[in-house]
Order: sequence, then C-alpha cells, then structure tokens
Amino acid sequence: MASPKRDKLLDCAKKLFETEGFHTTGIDRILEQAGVAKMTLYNNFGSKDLLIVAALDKASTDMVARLESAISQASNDPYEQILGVFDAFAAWHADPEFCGCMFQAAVAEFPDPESEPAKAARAHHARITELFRDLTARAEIPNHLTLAQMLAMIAAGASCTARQTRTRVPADHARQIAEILLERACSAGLQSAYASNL
Amino acid sequence: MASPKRDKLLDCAKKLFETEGFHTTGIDRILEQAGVAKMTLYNNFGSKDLLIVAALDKASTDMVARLESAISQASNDPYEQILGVFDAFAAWHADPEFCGCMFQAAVAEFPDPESEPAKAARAHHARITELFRDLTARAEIPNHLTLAQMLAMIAAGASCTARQTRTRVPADHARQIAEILLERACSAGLQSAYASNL
DNA sequence: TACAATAGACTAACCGTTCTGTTTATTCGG
DNA sequence: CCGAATAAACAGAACGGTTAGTCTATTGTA
Repeated sequence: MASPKRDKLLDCAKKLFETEGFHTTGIDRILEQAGVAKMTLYNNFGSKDLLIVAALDKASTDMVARLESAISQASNDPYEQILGVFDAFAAWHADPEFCGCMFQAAVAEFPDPESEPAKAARAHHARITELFRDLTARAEIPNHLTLAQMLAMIAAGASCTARQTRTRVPADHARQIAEILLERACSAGLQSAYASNL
Repeated sequence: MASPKRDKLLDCAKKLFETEGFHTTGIDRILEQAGVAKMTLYNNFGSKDLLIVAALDKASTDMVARLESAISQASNDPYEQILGVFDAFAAWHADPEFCGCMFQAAVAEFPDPESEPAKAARAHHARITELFRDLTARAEIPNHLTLAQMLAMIAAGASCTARQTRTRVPADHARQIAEILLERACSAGLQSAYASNL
C-alpha cells in the first residue's frame, strides 16, 4: 500500500489542491510536480476524486496531529491547553505558505452534501470539535459541549478570516475570545448565559 | 443598463453559483434556467468571469441591505442592534435554501488573491467589518475596531459552520458570544483583556 | 523472467466563446 | 394610425482549448 511514489504523489496533490483549488488543479500538473507517470496515479488511487479524498484524509490527520502536539507541549492544565490550540492555529496562519483551510475550500467546491469531499469536511470539523470537547470536559466546565462547539466555530472563523488577511491577527483575536469564554466559564455567572440554548 | 432579461439572468446566475459553485455551474445551465439566449449573456456581461463578479456584487449589496434592515428594525440601542445583526444571520442560516456564504466559496474557488472574485470577497468582508465598526463606535466601546473585527470573524465562523450543520445553532452561539463580549466591553475589566493586542 | 513505472499518444466529453440566421419587439416618419 | 426601420433576443451550430481517463509500447530493476 505504502510506496515512496505514492507518498510523493499524495504530498504534491495535497499542496496543489491547497494552493490552487481542486477543480482548477489538473491531473497533469500534479504528475509533473511529483515527477510521476499518469498510470501511477490510477494504479494507486483509481481516480482524481479518490485522490482528492485521500488528500483530505491526510490533511485532517496532519492537522489533528499538529493540534494534539500543541496540546501535549502545553502544561497539563486544560485551560492552557485550549489556549495552546489557538496558538497552534496562529502559528499555522502566520506561515507564509498558509493559504486557507483546505476543508472550507472542499465544501465550497463540492456543494453536494453527499459528496465524499463534503463528508470528509464534516468529519474533520467533528474531529476538531471532539478535540475541544475532550479539553472542556477535562476542565469540568458546565455545558462543556456547547463551549466546545463555540471554540470550533471561532477557530473556523479565524481560519476563514485569515485566508483573506494572511495574518495571524484573527487567530490571536480568537484566542482572546477563548480566554474570555474560559474565564467566564469559571465564574458562577456562566450558567445563566449558556442555559438558554442547549 | 438595467433590463428585465439582464436582471433575471443575474438572479439565476447568483442562485446557481450559490448552490452549485462557480466552476461546476456551466453557462448553458444558467441560460436554460433563466430562459435566455447565449448572446444576451455576452452582450450584457461580456464573459462568465464578469458575470461572476456581477453576481458577487449583487450578493454583497443584498446581504448588507439585509443586515442594515435588521439594524433599523431593532431599537436605537447599538448593543441591541449588534445582537440584531446576529439574529439576521441566524434567520439567514435557518432558511432551508441557505447553502453557505457565497464569498467564502469565492475565495476557495479563486485562490489567486489578485483575482476579481477574491477582491470582491475581501471588499465584502471589509463592508461587514465596517458595519460592525459603526455600531461599536456608536456604543462608545474602547478599542471598538478590535471588537468589530472580532464580531466579523465570529460571524464568518458561524456562516462557515452553518454550511455544514444547516442549522441556526452556530449563529445562535455567535450571538451568545457577542453578548458576552459586549457585556464585558461595558465593564472596566475590558481594557486589560483587549489592550494586549492593538 | 516478472513486475512496476515511464512517456506519450489517444479518446471522448465538456466548456467558454463566437458566429449565423431568424424572430420578436419597439420606435418613428408619413 | 400604419408600415418601415432599428435594435434586441432567440436557437443552435461550430470552434478551440482543456480535462479525466485509457491504452500501448518501452525501460529499468529485483
């Protein structure tokens, strides 16, 4: 299953899809960039669509690993770990090669909710939400699922806005908001604010 | 300049681009849906790309009008008006025909920042930020520009997340967060939280 | 020998655009 | 009030370019 040619092909495909979009990136450009023959693609992946799905899977795995690494490098305090996740987002957005979240691009280019790329994007968002949910649960925050959904939404907004500004400012703002929400989650006034919805 | 055929063409184009994407929507489908001949398109708009730009312009105008209408229908209190904007987002997301923010789709499908659709998306985001800035300024909030940027980012995150969930929940969460940020902006504790960045 | 990868021609489909010829609607002079 | 003139919209064929995918014949390597 795993061959060096296959890996290089997948890497190049991911990068090109990221930077130039799925539809506009032709197969020939991927092959040229990867230095690989056309049949290697079809032998290993079957079609362009399946290559796209494979690239999305890899992107999700890589991103989750990146965030989990940021968590494990922070202190053991789940509050600090949540802020560490937003720091990781900021670092990602500050990378000069950053060109937006691949999954936001995927749902835009594949509007059919039943399409595989759309499913992959939903799965990725669920994974990020789950990651936050683990942390908010460990922090013993009341309504921790709601807060996790909020944090995932804020992170999505930061990635979305950062695609336009090409700065880490949105992620820093997101971190500040997360800080405020966490601070508030400690205080007693929280319940009344959250209880109204779910 | 303004003709009924042109208007119908633009309306259909906007709806199709919204629901099925820019690249996947062929010209023939737009013409068929609008009941219009091919030359009407090229006489009125010049090319598909220019039609896309025109559709984006219209979408931005319509959306800003929608939000401003929500503002004027709320009380005169700028705090209430800000929350009214998020209510308008929630109503938009709850519409069964909602299929995501067109501008987020545009930046995804036209990754080149110098392309016209990308510029239109940036302009739209600036318009939304400006709309919030007017309100935060009138509310005499310290660092009102930062808060406006935060609100615009949260709104983007809600639209992005709503595309996947197809519910108004993200917008309702966004409203709750806005409420918390506004509440905090009133209290004295605000400065210390905001002052660190800008 | 056998397997995997290569280059590249080839097909079939699609898409944006242009062009042609016809039909409809509007305007205007008598 | 009417018929000619102008312009706009129509249907659809045709063009050139691009794309995903297939097939073939060749090369290198274990």
